[in-house]
Amino acid sequence: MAVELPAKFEAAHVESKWYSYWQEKNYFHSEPNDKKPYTIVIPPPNVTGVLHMGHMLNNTLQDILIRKARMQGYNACWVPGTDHASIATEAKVVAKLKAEGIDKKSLSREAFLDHAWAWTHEYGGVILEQLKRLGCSCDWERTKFTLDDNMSQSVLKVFVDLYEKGLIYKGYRMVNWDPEAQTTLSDEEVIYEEKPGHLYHIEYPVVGEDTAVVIATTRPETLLGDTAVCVHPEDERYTHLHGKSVTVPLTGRTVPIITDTYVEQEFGTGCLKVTPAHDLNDKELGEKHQLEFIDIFNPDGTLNSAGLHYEGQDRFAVRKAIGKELKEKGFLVKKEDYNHKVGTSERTKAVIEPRISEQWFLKMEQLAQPAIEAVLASEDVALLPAKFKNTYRHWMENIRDWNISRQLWWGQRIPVYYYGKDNSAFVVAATPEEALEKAQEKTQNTTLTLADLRQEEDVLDTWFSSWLWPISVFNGVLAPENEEIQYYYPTQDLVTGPDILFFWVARMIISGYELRQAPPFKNVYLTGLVRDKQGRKMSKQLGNSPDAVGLIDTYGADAVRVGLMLSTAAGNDLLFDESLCQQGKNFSNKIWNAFRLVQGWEQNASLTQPEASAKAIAWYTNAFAQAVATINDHFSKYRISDALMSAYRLVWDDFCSWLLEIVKPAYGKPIDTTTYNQLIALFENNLRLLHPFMPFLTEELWQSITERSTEEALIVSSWPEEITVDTTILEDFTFVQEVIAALRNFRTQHQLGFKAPVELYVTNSSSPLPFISIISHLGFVEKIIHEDVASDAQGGRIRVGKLSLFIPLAQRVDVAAERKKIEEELNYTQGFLASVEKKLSNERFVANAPEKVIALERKKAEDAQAKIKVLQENLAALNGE
RNA sequence: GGGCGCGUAGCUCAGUUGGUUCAGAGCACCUGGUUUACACCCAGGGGGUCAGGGGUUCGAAUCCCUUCGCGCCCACCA
Repeated sequence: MAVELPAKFEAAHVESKWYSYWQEKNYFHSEPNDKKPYTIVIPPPNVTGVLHMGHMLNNTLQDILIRKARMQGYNACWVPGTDHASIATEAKVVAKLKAEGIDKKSLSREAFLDHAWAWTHEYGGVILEQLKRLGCSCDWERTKFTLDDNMSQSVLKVFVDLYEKGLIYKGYRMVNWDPEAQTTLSDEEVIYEEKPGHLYHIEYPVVGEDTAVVIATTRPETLLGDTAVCVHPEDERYTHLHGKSVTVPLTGRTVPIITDTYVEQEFGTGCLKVTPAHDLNDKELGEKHQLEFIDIFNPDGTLNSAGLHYEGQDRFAVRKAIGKELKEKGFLVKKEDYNHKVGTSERTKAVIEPRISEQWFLKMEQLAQPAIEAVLASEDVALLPAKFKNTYRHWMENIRDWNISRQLWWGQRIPVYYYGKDNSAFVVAATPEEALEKAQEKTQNTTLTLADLRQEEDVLDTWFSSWLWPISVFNGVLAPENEEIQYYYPTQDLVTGPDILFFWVARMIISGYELRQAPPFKNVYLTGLVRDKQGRKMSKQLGNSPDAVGLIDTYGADAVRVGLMLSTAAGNDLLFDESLCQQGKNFSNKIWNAFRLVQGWEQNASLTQPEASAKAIAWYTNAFAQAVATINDHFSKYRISDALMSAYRLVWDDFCSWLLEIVKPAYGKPIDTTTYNQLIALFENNLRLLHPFMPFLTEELWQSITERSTEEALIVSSWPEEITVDTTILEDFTFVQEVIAALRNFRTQHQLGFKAPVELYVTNSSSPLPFISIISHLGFVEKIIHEDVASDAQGGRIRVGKLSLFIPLAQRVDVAAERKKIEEELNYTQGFLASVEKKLSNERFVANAPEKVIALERKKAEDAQAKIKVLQENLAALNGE
């Protein structure tokens, strides 16, 4: 064998080699069969996005889960895909066109969509290629895009079905209107900034009286849209005005004085102007009190005909002018400086104008019930960590109807078809042809043609396609009985960020119960955010986000995966530092070199196996079994970081530092074949355990050990079985480790040299030590003698547990220093014993504590007494008694 | 303003229902070591009033109250 391996692990070459191999051999692909399925659907990244740290984190987690499941014999299926991300993508396309001098408004819908598709084809899927670099074992034959025909048809069908169930309606809603881009923005795209402004106090004359009420506002121009004035019902200052009316200054309009507890008596004057068309709270008041809605703005932010003589002027110019006019006409009581938060557009920076607009909604309250039940009561869906259940409950119990329409072009166009003069008559159908049929039926007019139908201009919210993702990727909407959906659904685990718990996760649970009467997944692993070393969110603006692919280039995919996994508990933010990747790389190198060491040994079949080697292998077999149990337990709790750390310590400490050091033959000498083969088998087990975390390195080494057939590749080998652990052997070995450590310390102290042979006297026990051969071999102990030594013998004493050991030395030890050390230890142990005895003599302790605990305390006392005895003997010997 | 969570070694975090010698791990740090797999390494070592205070208990990092500091989500006040 002895193929010369490079001294360092060459990640780049190995990664591309094995990734292609895995793909060629089709290991990632899944078809329904008679094995149990284990399914994950990827949270689809934006189709034009590029890989960032957050993606690397959650996709590494998914790959670890899916690879482990595959090795455990499940039919593992990880469905990849991308999301059309209507707002983000459309914004990018608009920006690109603008850079080319093309205004979106000058394009037809079809022409714009051509540009958008061209953009998507150019940049789309880059991120999927980047996931391959990370080692993600997705079933690429199943790659989906939320705008694929099939996916879109699923979306339209669901829309039609929900409409027919009476769950979708057209309503009015206050939207964030960007007057510059002339589009609505989602709440996430609005940035609130504290800005200086003014608080205007304005008099509204009371009709039929010689008095006036004073209201306070930061936006005086909106008084043109006022349709009421509101006071608190219990505000005694205004009781006499209940039921009366006021005149809105400048407009001459008479509006009622209404009462509502919404008004804060302490704020401003305690009297509120109500502009239902331009303020969210006022809108709710307006609906509650059935007020008139007067929209005073044009889409570009200028005033419309409701703006009287200000028609056509910009809102901010009007604000100034109206302030002046109010002052001149005596309505302005005062104007004070006032800082308030103003919403601005993330993209255009324009000040957002709240505006009433016609939108499509999905009724949520009833739909949400099974999803609340699933997470909070039955736990059919587990959130990890569980603390998110509270957040989930809070949101779900206060759920609002979902605004599913967007004033965009990039997305599924809403399948509503209007006919007739205005938009009051419409039908809902998945295709124009079906719409026509429905319209003809509805109107009893068979002369209607496709040309008489006008499809709704708006598209659906992107989440309205993502919420079907776990179902639609298996075509479960269009063909609910198909084999795939029945086999793969519900999926197992979902790995995503808590920021989209409501947008996406909750809605998938809702759609799962609505469409399939079953949850879409059993567990939701919520990752944290990836932050930089200083705890700041990684962002483009700060430039503190490392280049994800660059990291893979520098450290290797396995190292980056390990780095990310080393300190990431579910739900905890990850403070990322490149040194974590360095640690991952060091670990890769350690494993690599351990293998180089073993495979470099020459074998000799005629040699008998040294006892130390046989014992050490027996010990490691048990240590490994225990680690497997621990790691499985961590996995069952989704403590991936802990699982990796257990494997890390097993391989680095137990395998490399202990086992290999024990079995290592003298330099240049061969190793017996028995030990060699056993070692290789153990090493293979290590590789199995590490594979989900470090797929490339482990496959490379696995295949270097011997030639493997297609079925024998590590990726499809088996996860180690749990076997019963012999705890005695583990305890005995721990004792050995303590003896060796004590010996090493002794050598350092007395400058004996690391390997100088010594004799070891066990002075207070005649029972044989466990693992003598290992102590001798690794401790360079020539012989172990069970007998006491003369008090004036030259040498030093050490203590391990209850044992007192003596090592002869050529020269006398430093008696004073030795005595001091022993006395200190004696002092501490006596104090400790006293505290334990105090506890044991406490009647209430003995009466109340469980037997197990009392027994342990007794053992503590015994051990301490034994130790004190040893110390006293050592001290006596030192004093020459 | 409403809700949730956090504070343990220099850093990042474990610490299951209160009970082993329970105060831990990894990294970082310090000391010593390299012709012998790996300096991307080996052998040792130091380091914490478990945020502060009070309480319950035989016993508290763990349960309760309180103060301080931090984070997140929701609603944002004319």
